[in-house]
Amino acid sequence: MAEMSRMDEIRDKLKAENYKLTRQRAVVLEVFEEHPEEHLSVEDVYKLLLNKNVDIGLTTIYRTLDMLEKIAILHKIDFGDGRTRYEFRQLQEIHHHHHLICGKCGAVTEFKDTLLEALEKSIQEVHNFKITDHQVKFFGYCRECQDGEK
Amino acid sequence: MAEMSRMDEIRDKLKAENYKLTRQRAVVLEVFEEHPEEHLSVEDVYKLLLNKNVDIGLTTIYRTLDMLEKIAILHKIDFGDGRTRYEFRQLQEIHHHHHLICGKCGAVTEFKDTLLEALEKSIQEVHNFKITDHQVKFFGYCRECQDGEK
DNA sequence: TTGCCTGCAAAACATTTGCATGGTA
DNA sequence: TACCATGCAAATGTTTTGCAGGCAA
Repeated sequence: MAEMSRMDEIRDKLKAENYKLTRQRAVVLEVFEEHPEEHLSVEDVYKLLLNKNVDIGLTTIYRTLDMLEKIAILHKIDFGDGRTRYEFRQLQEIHHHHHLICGKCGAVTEFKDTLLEALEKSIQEVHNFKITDHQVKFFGYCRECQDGEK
Repeated sequence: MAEMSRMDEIRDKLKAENYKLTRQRAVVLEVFEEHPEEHLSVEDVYKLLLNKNVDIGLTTIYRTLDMLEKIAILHKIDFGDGRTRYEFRQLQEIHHHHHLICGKCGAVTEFKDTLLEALEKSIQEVHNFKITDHQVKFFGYCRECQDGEK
């Protein structure tokens, strides 16, 4: 059977949810494809598009990211820096990818983990709470910043 | 030896950090003492004080909570609802207390856990990242909301 | 063609800052 | 008394909303 590219999947998902694939939506998605390891804010996306000489309204980006999050294409993250950030939602590994945030240089490192699964299972049982998503962030000092650490 | 009340500890901590215990700071702390299980926003504190006929400026609350967080009396939390929230920082169990956030009714349940310690240890070793704090949030549906869940 | 999309301008919020006044230690 | 703390007003920065015109299907 033929492989489906992520873009094809997204196209289908939009159609399934009755959203049009407009020029603006396409270029926003393109930006995320071109910056796979980053956590982009609305402003980031806006500037990256300006750099590509793409004309788009800030408001449209707000609305687009919001919509893409609703239909589970993007994932919303908040590092406590006053703006909302987004990243592609990996279809398989939604639950295995967390962030290490350095309090000095601000670097964000990702790490994968499976330990949390046991914790989730226990929460569902003990608290009878049906988990659909989670957010795990560790704050501290990265390797490079540990010498001059406060 | 004599037991020390939390308020005494706080008084000492303020003194140690060269902060004055003003009327405003006292009443803000009082509000947190009177609402031990809650996660109060600046606005929450403001309204609770109004209810008690205490006159205080919003700005002062912003500054007070900020200061109390800096000296580790309060803990800052963010449930993604657009405002920063605070809770008392339990001296002993900083690292064993997380939140379950219901996506339907918004209820926030707390739970304790020790599993994360193993994860932290492994992160420190594998990534050479020195953890000072972490934030763990689980989103989903609470017991009561699981029937009408979307 | 039609109804969703877009983008501007303005509004809405949460939070921060400047500055003169007030109060604690 | 000496500073730190307060509170008002204004500024800031992000996000939302109203509305007229545009565009994908």
